Amino acid sequence: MTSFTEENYLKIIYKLSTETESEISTNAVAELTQTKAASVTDMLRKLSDKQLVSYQKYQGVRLTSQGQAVALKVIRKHRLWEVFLVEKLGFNWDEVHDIAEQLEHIDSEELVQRLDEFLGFPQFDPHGDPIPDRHGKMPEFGYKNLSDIDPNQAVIMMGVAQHSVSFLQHLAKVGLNLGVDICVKEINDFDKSMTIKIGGEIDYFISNDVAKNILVKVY
Amino acid sequence: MTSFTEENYLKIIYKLSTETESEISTNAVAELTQTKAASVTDMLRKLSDKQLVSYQKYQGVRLTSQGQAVALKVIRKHRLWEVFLVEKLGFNWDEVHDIAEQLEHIDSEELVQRLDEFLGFPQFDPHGDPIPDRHGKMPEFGYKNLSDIDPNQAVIMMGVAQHSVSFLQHLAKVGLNLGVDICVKEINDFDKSMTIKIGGEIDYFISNDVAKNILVKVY
DNA sequence: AATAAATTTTAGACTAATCTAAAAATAAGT
DNA sequence: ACTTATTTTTAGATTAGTCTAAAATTTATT
Repeated sequence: MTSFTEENYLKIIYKLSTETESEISTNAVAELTQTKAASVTDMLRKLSDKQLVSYQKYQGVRLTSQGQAVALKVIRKHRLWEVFLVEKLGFNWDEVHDIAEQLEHIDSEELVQRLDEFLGFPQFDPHGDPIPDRHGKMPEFGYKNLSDIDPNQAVIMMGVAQHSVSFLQHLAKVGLNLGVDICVKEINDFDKSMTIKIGGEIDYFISNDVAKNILVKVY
Repeated sequence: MTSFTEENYLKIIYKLSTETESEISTNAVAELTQTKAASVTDMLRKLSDKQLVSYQKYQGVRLTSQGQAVALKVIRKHRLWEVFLVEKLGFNWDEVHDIAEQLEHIDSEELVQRLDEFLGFPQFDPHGDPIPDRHGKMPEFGYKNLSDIDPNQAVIMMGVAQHSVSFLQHLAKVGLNLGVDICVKEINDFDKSMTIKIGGEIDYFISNDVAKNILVKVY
């Protein structure tokens, strides 16, 4: 059995793994778990004993396939519950993270299966993140970062790569919601900031920091 | 803040309080929490410090109004989630207890409110137990135990007073489901066992132990 | 009312998850 | 390559919840 806490560590190590090829550092984990490096070291040894991570002192950590399977189950639950909260209970997509953070640890295979079915087997959560199926397989999708789109290319916004409340609220204020049409007008060479047209309406100026975190589909 | 564990103790003390007027004993709590008496003593002191129970050494325990409020919130969540699992996800009523036992500790007032609304503000859970409203008030209902019904009286089954899987499965086997018509044919004087007709069909013999745990409405 | 039985509490110990402070190892900067 | 800085690990302590075994209290029985 994996505890609530162990699941959180695995989830976070998984998240960090998707952002880098190399080993995950103790400090990186400590930052995301909101704990101290010393606590992380202890937990890594424990997870290593349970064969959920491979870990060598001072050399960082990686998920084993077993550990990844656990992480993906937690992520699956998190994202399915987010769909439920938004689609069925009418929450906004920037309100659901903390609640899903709790619900993701509810332990019942049967529940997850039925919830998935009840929601119509969604492929993506309200933030556009892919939902692994019950075998841990992510749906295929060819989304790009808005920052990689060429000028005069028209795209549809399909997701975000960052989930902080402040970022999501910023998007809402500007009118950048899932599904909107975006057309890149101009890219500034020196800082990669861009001017975009949203839904054929007005021109907006957005920084590269923002553009990097917006996922779009070319059509 | 009340922890997962504290909430379980409060819920159990509440349950015991509804079954007796007097103080609740340490042993009674230990049995239901699946812990030892020594552990209960520790927890009672802790809950007492937090003003959630009134407790005097060796004299048993009672909920304070604060403690009762917490217990009722947990029970409200438990029963709402049970409705969700049965009505929306299609679980049987004898499968939902363990899952609801986990879901009842999810912490979000907003979530409970929206769930309640999504379910159409149900007054009773799938076992016929009343669901407290957001202020902790139980819906009024005048159900009686089947064991208190006179011969030749026709009633409708509205709930059960016991939730063990074996009991619920026994009921299912006999055909005693929520909503069925029951008519008491005969009561045996010496052991209070009774013969009943279910849905106008066949005569069944049931013990007083079973009859005591079936809630019915006279019409 | 005195003693036996049952219940409850205390004392001391254990596990999981965390912390701080100090030591060890690795990485970086001249 | 040597010293400094950063990162990571160890050592020892803390908190919540639990346990066992022994002591204290209450309840029951003769």
